[in-house]
Amino acid sequence: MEEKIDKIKQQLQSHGYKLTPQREATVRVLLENEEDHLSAEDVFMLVKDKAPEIGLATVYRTLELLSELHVVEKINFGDGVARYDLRTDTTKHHHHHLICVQCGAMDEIREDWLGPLEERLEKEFNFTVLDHRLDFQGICYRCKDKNNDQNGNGGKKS
Amino acid sequence: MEEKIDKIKQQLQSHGYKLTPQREATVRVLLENEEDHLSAEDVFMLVKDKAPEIGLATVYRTLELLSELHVVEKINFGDGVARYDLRTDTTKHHHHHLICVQCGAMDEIREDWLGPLEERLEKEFNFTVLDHRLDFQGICYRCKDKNNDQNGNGGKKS
DNA sequence: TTCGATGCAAACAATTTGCACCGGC
DNA sequence: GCCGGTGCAAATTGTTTGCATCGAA
Repeated sequence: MEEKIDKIKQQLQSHGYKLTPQREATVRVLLENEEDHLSAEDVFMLVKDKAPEIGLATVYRTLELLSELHVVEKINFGDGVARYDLRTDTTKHHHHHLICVQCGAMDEIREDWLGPLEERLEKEFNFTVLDHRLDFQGICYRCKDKNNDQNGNGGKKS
Repeated sequence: MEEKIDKIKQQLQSHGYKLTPQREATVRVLLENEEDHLSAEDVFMLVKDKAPEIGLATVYRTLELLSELHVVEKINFGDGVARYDLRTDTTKHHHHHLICVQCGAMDEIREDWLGPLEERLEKEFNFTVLDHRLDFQGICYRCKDKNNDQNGNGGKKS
């Protein structure tokens, strides 16, 4: 935890920024919720617990700054809210999302399935991949069960 | 063109909606710009040429409706604007995006590289894929050239 | 005392909604 | 006359910005 904060502190300082108490509180919230995809508003409310005087604008500014430094990744699931994920070495951005169009659940695949494709991009398109994003929309196993219960075929094609 | 409109008309009618002049004008704009990723505002301005009295809200409502019927695909590149792509049989949603973080250019790969992955999802996760989205962020060949001109190594790793 | 960083409120941009109205069934 | 569909304006939501102020170097 503390080492991670130190590392981020150094990243900030190497670009001429400081790790202010507000920024630290924000980073801590992100660290404590590495698994989640928090929106700025989410972060704001969590940060308020430990630093009640902080303003929403500061949270936005901090997240934007961290995003520029590639400390966090700003992602967007199309629901109109930007979400921010820490980019630690351990929690690589190498995971994909399964979004259920029926119940809205979001599962994750914590593996990177795109290695071969990225190599192909480099070779065929001379495009150097820094990041990627892969989401699937569809019907999750839970809803398929539910559908089967109700109509006996669960929306299967034939 | 006209057949495509007819088809969409039927999709609307089968769900109890009608193809009003405004909706038709909107659909025509989408058909005429199948290759682009138009924002609602873009569509609005183009529709205004053929139906000046139309309101922005109607365009939004129409796009939302078409999106629900899966006639168009609502996508989001993270720039804060939703974009809408027609989903005809020919222009399948089977393409991916290469977004350059340096110059902002967006290239497309007009192939589907995910077939095998989707099969795996069905088998391993019991998840039925209806749609997917794959974007890569990185450095495009143009910027790599430019970078090479300037510093002689173009950001290559070693 | 300088300058980055902050909090607050106002400004903004994209999108949605309330409501009166219009036109076909 | 009912009701879906529309235009307009107002409301909402997520985010950014202007500005006076604060605090460490």
